[in-house]
Amino acid sequence: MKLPIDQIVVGDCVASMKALPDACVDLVFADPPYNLQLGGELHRPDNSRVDGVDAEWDQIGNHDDYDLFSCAWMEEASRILKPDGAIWVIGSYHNIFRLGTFLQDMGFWIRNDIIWRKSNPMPNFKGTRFTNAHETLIWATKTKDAKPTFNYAAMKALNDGVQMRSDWTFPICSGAERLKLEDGKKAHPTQKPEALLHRVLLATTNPGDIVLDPFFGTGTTGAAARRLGRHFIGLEQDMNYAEIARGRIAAIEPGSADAIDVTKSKRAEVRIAFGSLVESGLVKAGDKLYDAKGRARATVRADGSIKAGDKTGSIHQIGALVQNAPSCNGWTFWHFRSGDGLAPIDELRAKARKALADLG
Amino acid sequence: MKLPIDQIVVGDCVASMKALPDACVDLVFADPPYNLQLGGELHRPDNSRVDGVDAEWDQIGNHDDYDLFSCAWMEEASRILKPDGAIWVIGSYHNIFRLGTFLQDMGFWIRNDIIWRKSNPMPNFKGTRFTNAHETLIWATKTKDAKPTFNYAAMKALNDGVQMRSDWTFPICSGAERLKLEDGKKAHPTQKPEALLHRVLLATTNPGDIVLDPFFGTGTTGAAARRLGRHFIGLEQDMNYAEIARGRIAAIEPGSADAIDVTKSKRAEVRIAFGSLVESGLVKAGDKLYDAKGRARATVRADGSIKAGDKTGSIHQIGALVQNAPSCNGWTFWHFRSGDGLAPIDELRAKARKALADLG
DNA sequence: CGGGGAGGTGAATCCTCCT
DNA sequence: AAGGAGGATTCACCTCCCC
Repeated sequence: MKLPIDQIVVGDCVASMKALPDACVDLVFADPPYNLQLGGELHRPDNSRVDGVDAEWDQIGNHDDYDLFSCAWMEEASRILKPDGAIWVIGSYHNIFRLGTFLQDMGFWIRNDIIWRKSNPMPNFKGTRFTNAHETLIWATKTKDAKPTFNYAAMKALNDGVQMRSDWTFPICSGAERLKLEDGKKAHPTQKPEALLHRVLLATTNPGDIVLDPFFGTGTTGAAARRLGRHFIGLEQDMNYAEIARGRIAAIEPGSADAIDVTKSKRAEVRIAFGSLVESGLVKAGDKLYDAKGRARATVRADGSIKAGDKTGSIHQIGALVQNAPSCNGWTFWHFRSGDGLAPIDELRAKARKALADLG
Repeated sequence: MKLPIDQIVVGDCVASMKALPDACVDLVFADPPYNLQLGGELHRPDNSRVDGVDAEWDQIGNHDDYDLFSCAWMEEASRILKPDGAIWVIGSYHNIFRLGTFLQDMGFWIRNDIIWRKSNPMPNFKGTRFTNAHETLIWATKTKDAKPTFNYAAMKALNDGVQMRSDWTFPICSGAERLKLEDGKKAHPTQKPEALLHRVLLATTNPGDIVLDPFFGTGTTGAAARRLGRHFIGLEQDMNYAEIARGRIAAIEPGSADAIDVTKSKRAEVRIAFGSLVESGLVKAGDKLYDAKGRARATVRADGSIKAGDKTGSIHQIGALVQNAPSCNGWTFWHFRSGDGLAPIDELRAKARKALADLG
């Protein structure tokens, strides 16, 4: 049988995989429905409505249905994978634990779990949880003894000469990269950034390898593959998505240098919260802070806010308040007792930064 | 039955939990064994060696013992948790997917998964994988409808005034914090940093709450709890670990009420009815209200309702109406004439609150 | 052409109390 | 238990328009 190389097969992904022979692909990258189970409408504080994922393909139902569906496509993915091939799956807390468990139960051997840290996630508008600022990927091989492709040196080079870690920081897909319909609406609710796929393919495939994506959507996997000189097989149920993906991929110059401008990941800024000094013990809850002349006095609280008189707030807010100034840099304004004198808390921040830099 | 508050119970954690009554703790923090499949030995939870494990080890997908053990302690943890209590579990890719799946299957509702990013992880020496630079925590409640403690404002304060995200950066436990034996060797192989527990407890418990840790080890949970004015119950099967934990915790000065006080959210404030402002004369019947730009206009009535056009209702209802919005916070939407400009009526509410506080 | 401000938006399990 | 009412709640981008 001739493989549908660099093509998109429209239809049910399990059925499409069944038509492929055993051990024919080098990598599977799967971004399956997350089965989010969202409630009603959600509004931002300014009353605008959040355009959530209400696509029919994400409404799978209870855990049992989701589990059956997951095991079905994963069994086929396993079959068509070469013995030393590898699989990637991506998900959120809604589904990733189940996917990881099934992979393990099916005999897959997890090499790493990878965290995609979003530099610009959607906030939690109601103040009820932590900002959901990441997604999780799993990289696994069919067996414990498999020898998958891993371009260690390329990853190290990509990371300024130090070993690539398991947490990757990328912005979500937006701006010019985000595919839009003619009416200006987003073409797909969950388009992944090409930079993410770039790193996945660069790390775990070689040029000429075949990558299968059973949930192809608008073709980010295909786009990254073409840019990097890999081959893809895309499976997609929705012919509209498939059509958009075809146009997108056709417009890409294979292996051209413009891949580079999507590769650059924004490095996390080293911002130190005053609260983290409390957590790390450099400052203790209950410690006193003073201005440079030892006058204005405030007390540190366990959450990194400080208290002066009956007012509480950040080091900057309270600093401004006690000076009756419009603003204040709390790091240089506030001092702590150090030996026989006072020293600005900025010295503690410098210490924390140094600890991070030395170790991390 | 009298709970072993601020004590360490030596023995099997499942047996110890069985001795506790239903719904008696506010939080469970669990750092269970990670089931590291390093090819050596497998021990049952009671530390007896599993016979024939070497042979079974190569049979892929045999997680039965770990699964049985996990479900056993999680069932008990669920039973002793109060209805609105919460559970945290921490793990790595070796075990966290299974723990998450079991939690979901038992009806727990995941609120967040949290990534602990290690600023100084151990590198991967062989260059065969990405540096394993994180661990995963899951925060869940017994049911979907539970109302767990979440100190949103304190977390925001701790993060310099922006919403706390789901990825937390801390160094691994080392230096002076790392407990050592007399021979200089580390006392426990997987001692967690106290900063991690500080954030967990500050976020999801209140002072005086009871936190149970079924895998107490050398007592990081107890140490953080004591510092923050929370109570702990520690379960630990190794009496040597328990002894080290006792000494460690006894040396800690409990946090003062002032120091453990944190920024509270507005929801915790006393409720003031708009009508009470009319009663107290802060607003008079017949007064005009405006939006921030001085446009939408309403008239205050004697019962605290307001009238815009021919519609009457609460400040919130009419605010939503004139904006054609699904909801509205009338306190911040409506303004009154103050001097030569406009000021939100929330200022009047603050005045009324202050008067209440001064009196009582 | 630059800067500033307004407006839009993203895989989201997103309120709480009282009757 | 369900419904109604009070009222709390956002970060890091992006584009577009105006001056």
